[in-house]
Amino acid sequence: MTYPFKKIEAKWQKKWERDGIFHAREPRGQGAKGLKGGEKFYGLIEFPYPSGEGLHVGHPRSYTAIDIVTRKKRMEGKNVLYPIGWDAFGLPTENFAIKHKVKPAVATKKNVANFTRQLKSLGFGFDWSREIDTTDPAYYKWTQWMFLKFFNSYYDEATKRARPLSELKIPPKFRLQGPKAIAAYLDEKRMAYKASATINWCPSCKIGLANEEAQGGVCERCGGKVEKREKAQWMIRITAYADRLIEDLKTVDYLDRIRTQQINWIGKSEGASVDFSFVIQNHTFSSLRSQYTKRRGNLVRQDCHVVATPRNDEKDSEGVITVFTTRPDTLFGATYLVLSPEYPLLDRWLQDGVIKNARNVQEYCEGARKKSDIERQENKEKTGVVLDGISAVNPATGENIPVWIADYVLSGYGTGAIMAVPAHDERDFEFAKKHGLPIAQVVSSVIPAQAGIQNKKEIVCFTEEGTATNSSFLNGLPTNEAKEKMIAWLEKGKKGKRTVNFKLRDWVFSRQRYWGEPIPIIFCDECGPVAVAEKSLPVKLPDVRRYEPTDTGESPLAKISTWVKVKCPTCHRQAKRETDTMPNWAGSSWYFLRYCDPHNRKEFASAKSLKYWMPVDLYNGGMEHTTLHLLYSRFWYKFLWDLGLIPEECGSEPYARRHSNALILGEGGVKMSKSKGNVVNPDDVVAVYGADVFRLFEMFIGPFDADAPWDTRGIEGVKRFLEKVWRLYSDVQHPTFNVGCWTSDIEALLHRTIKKVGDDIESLNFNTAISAMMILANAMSDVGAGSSRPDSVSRPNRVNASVGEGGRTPPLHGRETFLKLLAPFAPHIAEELWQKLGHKTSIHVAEWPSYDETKLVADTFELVVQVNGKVRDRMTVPSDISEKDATAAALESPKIKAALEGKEPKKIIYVKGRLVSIAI
RNA sequence: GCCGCGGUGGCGGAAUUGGUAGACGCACGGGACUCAAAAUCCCGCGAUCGAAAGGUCAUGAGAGUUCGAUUCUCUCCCGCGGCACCA
Repeated sequence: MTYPFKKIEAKWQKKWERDGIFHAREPRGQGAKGLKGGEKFYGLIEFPYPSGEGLHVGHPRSYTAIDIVTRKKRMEGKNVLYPIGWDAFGLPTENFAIKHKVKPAVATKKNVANFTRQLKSLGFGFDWSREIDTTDPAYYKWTQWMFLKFFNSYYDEATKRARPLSELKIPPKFRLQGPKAIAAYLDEKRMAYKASATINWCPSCKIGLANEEAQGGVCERCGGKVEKREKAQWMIRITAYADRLIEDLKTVDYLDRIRTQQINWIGKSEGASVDFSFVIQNHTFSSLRSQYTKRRGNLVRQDCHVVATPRNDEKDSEGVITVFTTRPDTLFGATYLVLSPEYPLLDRWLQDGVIKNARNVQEYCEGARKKSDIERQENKEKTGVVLDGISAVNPATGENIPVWIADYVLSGYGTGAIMAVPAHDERDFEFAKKHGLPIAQVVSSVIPAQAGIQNKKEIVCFTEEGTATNSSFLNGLPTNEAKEKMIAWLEKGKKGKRTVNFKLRDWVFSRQRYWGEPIPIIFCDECGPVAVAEKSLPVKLPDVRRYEPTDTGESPLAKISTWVKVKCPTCHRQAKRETDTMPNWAGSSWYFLRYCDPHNRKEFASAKSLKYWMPVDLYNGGMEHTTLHLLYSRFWYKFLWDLGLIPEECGSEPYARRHSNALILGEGGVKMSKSKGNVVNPDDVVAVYGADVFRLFEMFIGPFDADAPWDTRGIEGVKRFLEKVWRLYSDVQHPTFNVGCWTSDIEALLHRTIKKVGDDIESLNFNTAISAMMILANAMSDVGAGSSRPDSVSRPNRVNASVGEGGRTPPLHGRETFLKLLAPFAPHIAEELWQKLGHKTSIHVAEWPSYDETKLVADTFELVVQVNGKVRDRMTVPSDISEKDATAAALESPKIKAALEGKEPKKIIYVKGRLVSIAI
């Protein structure tokens, strides 16, 4: 018998929508029918990008999960907000529009309609009255408004908060220099600023990509190779928040691996910057080499005499090369420096002709510049070239050391220069071996007296195969202490200072594309970049004939001269609009705020609604967003919060709890993709099995945070489960609905299932929750069936067919309770059966069942008896058996007696409710 | 290379966090019902020895702690994901 899901599902979806049972109540909470406390619960899923391909079976995994959680919260009396919207700006739609010759706005509308139909067919309890769309001018007006906040703010290092630019004190020297100098000073400080940046350039998309978007050296969108290119870009100063983005992770409940990923992405490293004085002199690299002799094919110093007094004040000193190192304690082993090919001083040296092998150096730099960052990083060969004519002085040993350039040193991180310690760094070691550079292991060091550390023996210099271990370098001190001593010494002698570096870079915020929010800036020859007046927002996207970016890489908007030409808001002279647009991460960085108050025309959201709804109680999405989107939106939120645009009491983090789900793979465990032809369309599944089966299967398929392969046969299992439930409830005469037929065993099972399902929903273990419901359903259908299912209730006893003791029959309505447990998972069938039982209101606003602690335990349990750790007997005993009785019973068992072989037990261990373990 | 996660039947996966390994489901085998099929119901289903009772071996490999280890510790192997000449 197949239950008529087609009829049922459409019917209830319509009814729920008409009754608005999934609408979140306004903050006041008055008149909220059926609400117990009015306590809120904000469940959030990553709003989808409405692509032309429609919904993928991966989408509903997240949506169903949070749907289940929010439905339970609603039944518990919470005022639930579970909103939905569209993250619709961006390249896929633009590329689709170009290909199919439709306007992006039209394509988006169509895609949204399709997604809406699909999502509604799955019966999610979204509050559709709060639907938002990032491409709606009423929405992106506020995205632009926020951009202007970035533009008009600076980061106040003293208070560690962003503040309005109007509060920035301008140093007198700039004021004296006049308005231009003041403007320049302000531009330096802005949170959104324009800078010429080495960007990742995708030649096929004709678009600049953030580093984060160009992972693997290929364009995230088109898969093409990424090149390097200089371009003036809008940047947002996310780096100002690096520390707080790490620190505040302590205040939120994120999965450990998400937290770790965030921290690693930001990449804080503490160390020191060290100044190496460099010397322009006649000795060449070969003359430096002559200090060393060859041993075992490596160049080593044989007699290592340490000079305690650094020589950077000597007369041949020409200047300073600053390096950053996380291991200042290895400074004694620094035997050469390596500069990036972009190192600023290089050009000057080449011009001055002080480099003797200038031609080699120039060639090398040109080669390196042609390569993209990615290619340079992929290059496993440690290429490099020496700067003949330049040498540097190791400030700790006073030695002259050679200076090299190599493209494995990146200009964008640290100072663009490193000190190489080949004995203690594997990359440096490889490089040194390849180029015949000296390797000095720091075993114990002579520390300059100023460091306040007693002198020990000289550095022992030698080299063996491989690098040295990370032992301590300074007089046997632990690494951290050694680092501290070294930093203290460096700072005292003004040779360097404590420095913190981050991997995180500022956010490249411009795109030279059409389908994004226009950046609301006007360029005036007189006034420079000027913000569009707030009252003129939104700056709407104009209609364009062609969406292809221009060959020059400018946005298609640049071609619309009527749109580009505007009056300067400040001086009213002729000026030009910014034609770049924002990345599609802009709109998704704050959408969860808009959900709180989506129809507000005066503010992006009222303080009152934000105070009520924020922070998000549970946010779930894909693993692929655990670095980028999560980081950007946390940053964006903190910025608004700093400015007081989000009430203080909301807290400094937008998401109280973040969870990420894994992928649904194709059959056989490979990733679903169009090219492999193994993509499963939810529509097809719903047509054959219905939404409830689909939802249940997506949750039963495996642990929520583990990849799971789609399995068309596996889906039959959950289908059978629902059909069994349907059959059971169709038979009102079934003994399970006769209170007298319930034993205390099945009653205990009912209570255990209530607990299990509730707990599992909270911890997002949906697969085991469903398994528990299956067990209960099996037991219920077995009631009165005589013999069946020995294992379904409590091991080892089957549901005892005998009637429970008089008066102890369940006061709880098992049939109602089961449906309530099922309701969040399979809402349609649960509602249908609920109403068949005679209920007039929806099961989804019925009260979530509670369990009785005292009934969680069955009357008896199976006592396991082990001898030397091996199970030798099992016996059914009363639940409240005493240790003494249990042990006695165990020792009396013939099987145990046999296993003991007449020996005396050395030790008897009793685990309450479980086992007796006898050691002989 | 670094970081993170994982490795349990033919398959997806359970295991109360140190206490009966394999719940639940799929697949498979046998049976009942049926003229037959489907559906449903019942029984079986890690390997191995055994007619059976029962025994032995089993959670990637190897050691260790323990009365007892899938769970804790160490070493190693393999897979997946993320990041990367980040100094």
